[in-house]
Amino acid sequence: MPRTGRRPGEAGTRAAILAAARDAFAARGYDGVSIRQVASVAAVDPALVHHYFGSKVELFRTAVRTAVDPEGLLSDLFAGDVDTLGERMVARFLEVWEGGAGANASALLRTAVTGGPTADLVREAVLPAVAGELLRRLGVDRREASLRAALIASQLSGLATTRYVLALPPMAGASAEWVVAVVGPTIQRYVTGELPRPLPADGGATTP
Amino acid sequence: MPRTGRRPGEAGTRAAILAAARDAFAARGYDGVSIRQVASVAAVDPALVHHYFGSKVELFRTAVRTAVDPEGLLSDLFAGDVDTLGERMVARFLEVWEGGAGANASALLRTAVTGGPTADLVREAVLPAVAGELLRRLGVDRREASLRAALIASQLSGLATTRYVLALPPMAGASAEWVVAVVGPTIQRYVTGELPRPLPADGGATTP
DNA sequence: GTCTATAGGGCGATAGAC
DNA sequence: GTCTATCGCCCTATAGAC
Repeated sequence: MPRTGRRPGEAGTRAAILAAARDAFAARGYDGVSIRQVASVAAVDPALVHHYFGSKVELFRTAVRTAVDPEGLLSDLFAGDVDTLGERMVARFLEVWEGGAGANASALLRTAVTGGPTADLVREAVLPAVAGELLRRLGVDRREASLRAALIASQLSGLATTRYVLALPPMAGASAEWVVAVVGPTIQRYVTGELPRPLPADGGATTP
Repeated sequence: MPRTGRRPGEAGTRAAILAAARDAFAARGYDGVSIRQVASVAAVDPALVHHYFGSKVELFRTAVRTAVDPEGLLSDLFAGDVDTLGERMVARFLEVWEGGAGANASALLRTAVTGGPTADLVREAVLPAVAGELLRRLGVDRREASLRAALIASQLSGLATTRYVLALPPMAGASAEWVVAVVGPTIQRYVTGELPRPLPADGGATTP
């Protein structure tokens, strides 16, 4: 006998809001999305969004924080052979973007680029994580590790931008295998290849 | 004898609006900027912005369209030796971003990534231009040319994102020479290196 | 050429009834 | 737990006075 009264508890609604928010942020970035839009997609009253999440930034953070676990991904990757790290890294990167976490990652990139509330999240969380692993595995000093991490970030962020965000036909249409085969060596070079000397000074000042 | 009346003609104001708009769009992207803000920075009435430029998108287009001449830059670059194209391309890319056009380019990238009114401008204008030159100079077919152009775009867009937009310390702090030396070979590989076979099927129209 | 005034709308957030 | 009502703000764009 089906109950006919009010929708029971917060079971469905909170999750529905979160899912709608994740998709919306992924598609249009932080600024391009309003709480009212999210509520409308989730078929929910706008006030409920505030009720569950307090504010728009908090909703964004909660929506993005799901399902991306950089720590686990990285330690997994770095456990393997360093000489094949380039291809494995690209392969894993594509898996993440094409799997369930792609929407979150997309939202993060869009928002970071426009200087929204996650610009530093990349600068201060994901990049040092990569640099830290490089530091441990390669036995290089801190400066070199963070340079290599930044180079890796430059190619991978550009890959994500062209393949997923802008969806340029040739990059978006290529198979994962092909992308791994062509971009993998680039990453490998940034991981273990020779770097031009002298290395730039650490942090601080901008371009001479 | 100095005139004392009203500010004469549109001489200063229009240019002031344009400069303010360019800086603002570069710093915060299309959505992050309001006409009122631009007018305020330019010390001008908001209505004047509409008077001169009609609408916000038109202001954006006009502000960005200044000073970037892809055609000239490219034919210049491709006139040289193909085997040194990688490094020369990166060097030129950095010059453009660090010169007067950097603000425009930054605005374009920020806005393209958020799906604003220039997402296709990249897809349909700058990429085909590069692909076209590659086509002419390398004697490869249309599909291969557009693939190589997309690979180049992936590394260069990522470079711009990390160095100028996010300003990750290691990338932002490195000298132009160092960046050219380390990223140049990557681009060179995308220009003349072997590509994994079979090439992906043609994703769509990317050549002139 | 310049500015005031305003139309017309969307926004984030809150208070409080059911 | 859900929704109505609303406050107060900022926005683009236009009409029209000076």
